[in-house]
Amino acid sequence: MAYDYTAMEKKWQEKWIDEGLNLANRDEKKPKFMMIFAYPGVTGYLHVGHLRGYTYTDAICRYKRMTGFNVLFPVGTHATGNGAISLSAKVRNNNEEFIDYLERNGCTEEKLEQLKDPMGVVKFFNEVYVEDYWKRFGFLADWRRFTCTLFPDYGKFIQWQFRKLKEQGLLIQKPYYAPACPNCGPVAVDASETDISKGGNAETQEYTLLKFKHGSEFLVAATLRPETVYGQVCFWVNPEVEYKKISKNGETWIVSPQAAEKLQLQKDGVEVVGTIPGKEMIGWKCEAPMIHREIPVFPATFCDPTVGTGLVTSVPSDAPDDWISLEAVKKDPKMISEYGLSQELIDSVVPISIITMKGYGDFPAKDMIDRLNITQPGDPKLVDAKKQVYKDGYHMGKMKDTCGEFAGMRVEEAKDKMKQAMIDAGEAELFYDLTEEVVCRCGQPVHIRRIDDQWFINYGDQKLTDETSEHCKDMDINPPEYYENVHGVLNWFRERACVRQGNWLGTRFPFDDKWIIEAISDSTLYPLYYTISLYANEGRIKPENMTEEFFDYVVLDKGELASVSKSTGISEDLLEEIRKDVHYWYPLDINLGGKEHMTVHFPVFLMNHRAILPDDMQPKGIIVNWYITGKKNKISKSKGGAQPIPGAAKKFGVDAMRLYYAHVASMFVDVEWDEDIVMTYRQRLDKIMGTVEDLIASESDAPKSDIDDWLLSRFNTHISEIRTAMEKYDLRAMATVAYYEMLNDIRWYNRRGGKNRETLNEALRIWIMSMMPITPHIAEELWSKAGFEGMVSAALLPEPRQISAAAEYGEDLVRDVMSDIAQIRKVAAIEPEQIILYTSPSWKVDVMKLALSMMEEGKLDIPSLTKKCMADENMRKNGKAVSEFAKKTATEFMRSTADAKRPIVELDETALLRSCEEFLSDELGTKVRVCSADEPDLYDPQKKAKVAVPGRPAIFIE
RNA sequence: GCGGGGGUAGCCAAGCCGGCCAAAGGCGCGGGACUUAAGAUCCCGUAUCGAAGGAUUUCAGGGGUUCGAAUCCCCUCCCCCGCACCA
Repeated sequence: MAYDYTAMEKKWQEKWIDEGLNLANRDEKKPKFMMIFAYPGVTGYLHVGHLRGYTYTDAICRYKRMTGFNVLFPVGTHATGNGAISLSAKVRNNNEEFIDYLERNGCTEEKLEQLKDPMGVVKFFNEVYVEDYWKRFGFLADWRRFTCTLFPDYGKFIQWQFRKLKEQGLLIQKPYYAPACPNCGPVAVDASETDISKGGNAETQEYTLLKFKHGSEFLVAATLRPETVYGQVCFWVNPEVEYKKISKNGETWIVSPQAAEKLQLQKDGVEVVGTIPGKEMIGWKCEAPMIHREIPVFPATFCDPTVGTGLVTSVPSDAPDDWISLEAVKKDPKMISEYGLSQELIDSVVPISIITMKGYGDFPAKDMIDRLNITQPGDPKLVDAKKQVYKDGYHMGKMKDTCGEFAGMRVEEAKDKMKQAMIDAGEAELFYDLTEEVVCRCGQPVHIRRIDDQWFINYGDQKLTDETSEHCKDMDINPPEYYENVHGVLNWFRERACVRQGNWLGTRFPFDDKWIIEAISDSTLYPLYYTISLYANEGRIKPENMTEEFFDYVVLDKGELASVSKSTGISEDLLEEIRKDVHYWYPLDINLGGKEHMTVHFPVFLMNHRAILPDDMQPKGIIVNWYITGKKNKISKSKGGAQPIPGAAKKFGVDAMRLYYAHVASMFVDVEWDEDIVMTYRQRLDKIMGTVEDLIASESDAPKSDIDDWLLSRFNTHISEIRTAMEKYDLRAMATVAYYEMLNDIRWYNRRGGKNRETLNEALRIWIMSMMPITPHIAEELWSKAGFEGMVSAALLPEPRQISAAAEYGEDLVRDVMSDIAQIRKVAAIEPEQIILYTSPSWKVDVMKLALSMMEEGKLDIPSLTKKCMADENMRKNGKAVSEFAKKTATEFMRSTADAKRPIVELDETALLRSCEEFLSDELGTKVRVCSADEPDLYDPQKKAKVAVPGRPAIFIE
């Protein structure tokens, strides 16, 4: 049967909204629960993988609602940055690929006009996220509270937050090196190339400038590997470049013209004072820093004047370029004579081995050259060679004995130490440069410029780190691994630049208008703002009312109501209402986010809370969810994974997708998106729909019997399993119960002839409720079909009751007997005429009863049990058999619990199995008779009856 | 290298705070029922051996702790992720 899930979804979503089920209003009489998912950045359309975490949030919130909590589930979006600017630029420029992408996802022609404006982009995607994703998936979020980081009221909140950080002394200013255009100031260098026309992939690199003394001047080389100075054997100068002499702090430096310009942006008082042709320097000897040895200057054309300083110190042991160039020089007599060098001098230059690393010999550079089969300077493979040697050296290398006091250190450590030592000695300085050419939109080259007054949030603050770390111990953080590691992450966090200039959307920095607060920093304390956004969205407060006093009062209880009311222009009543809301909903119970947040968002979320809010407002839980990935880490377009979310919702049904997310794996593993798997979940729901509908439609009724006790007991057991699972937010375990075990139980009930209306009604009520958190639409549909009152989304899950271990045990016994019989038939290959089941002789039950009571008193052991049995006159008649059985029983019982064993002795097996004779005969297609081993004149040709024990009837097949 | 996470039956994936684990559940596969409309539904089976419900060998590999280990400890191998402006 094909169900029209789309229609069903729409119908119920509208009803929920009509009934206001999603609205969260303060209700002091009810416990509250507040949960968010980390809001998404407005970067375009989302794909099916993103819905995973969002779905968890809705399911958990629905469950909490069903267990009596007043739930606040707010949503928002993050639009800070230049994403929207760049998207709108693409539309304005008629970027074909991008517009195609928009249209594929359902964007209409008219909307394109709106998208030409950055804020239009934000507005557009805000709508897409809310309407096409979250509402479409049936989320019961309080839409009234929706906020976006670019809303003016949100900005007020962020400005307040920064004022509080400053009060705490957590905002610090220090120099920072950032890409900037001489005309336009700081620019954003990123792949979207909003500010720039070239070089979006460039990154900023820190070079160490090494000063090589030559007379009263310094040749200045730039290196990425200051730890290799002990391997310096010569120095490279490009003979074709006209170098500049610059004066700096009274010294004279020689660098390339390009470097001279860049240095002026980063160093004070740099002036060009002259020039010197590169070839003039060939043959010089200069004194290398750190090692204080004189090394010769050789010619090399690979010295690019645009990279670093255009001068290079040569460490052939670990730099492939150096190795190959040195080889080349040695074999080039023409060059030697041209520059007036001597073969002797050149031959005296030999590489020095300085770093030992696994997989390499004394000279890693040479090994790599050989491995990649590089034979001469200029080979493009040298780029890879360099990268690989650097990377391996950095991570795996250790300094050799040739490295003075740094011998034995890991490269990672030595690098910083050696760099610092040279800086302290005045032999080195730092310098920043971009990895590739970057050109501003205005056409000017972009270089790294020192910004003296950059603001940082000092996450390195020890007190804050310690306090946050301490608080994390009291939090419910999932998965447990993250609970453990979060301390390490907090510790590792240092200062973070929190504002930037240039073409960005975001909130102005309250202490200096030229700055805009950057993207991570304006998204740390924001869950709190959802408790206030309601009032701003409804127009009851305006951004201009939202002053520092306002937030101080409603959040921190600071200030006098009357004076705050006066200064903010908000009525006292309203201020009180907001203040109470804030304190009712906060702290946040759970912040759920994808694993990418573990090292970025969660730590700053925690630290900002700790820094600004009092103890009783600290967050209580974090859940990290892993990803839905595509094959080869990309959701494949051809398989439809990248199809628009609304399309997937239509194809599979929202509930099937929700169930897929919830059940396909635990939250803490990556899952590969696979449509076929989603389809199996859809089929599972079809099956459940059909089963429930059949039950509802069925006219038949029957009096209650044992099987009814069983079903009700099972379902109540399931309620408690669900509660236990959800304590740990284990949606997967919960789903296994609700969508698999409960269906199986219903089937078994049917199979066993159960038909009682009342039982079925109660079972259905529990079952449908159990499905509500994950598949709310079909649950709602079935709830209404079953004629239950109200909506299941508003129903309360009952506490478990009527659990009957005996009833559950009894059915297990029936199933065990059936499977035993099947097995015997298979192995023995018998075509049976009849099957006789002999239940245990009663004396064995008596032994077990004795054992049980002894166990309950905590006095069970083999000799005591045997003794006690022998005290019974009837039992003594069976002498040996009794003592053997007592031994077995005692051993077995001692390994278990009284509760587990009690049903075995309490169940009247003979009566139960007799009542199943007909059922078993039908199921097995053979006449089944049940006898008690105690019966006189027992028909027992193979003497099977005597092996029967409680819980294990003997089986005779003939 | 440092830090983190893993390796479970054909596949995915539970379990992993020691026994009730030959190991949930799903998928796939085999057989049967229905019956021939179905990406349908329902039963049974799916490590190996077994003419009686059992036995044996399994949870990357090796060793150990224990009456008892997929679960705890040690070693080895392999896979994945992050590494602080970082090559």
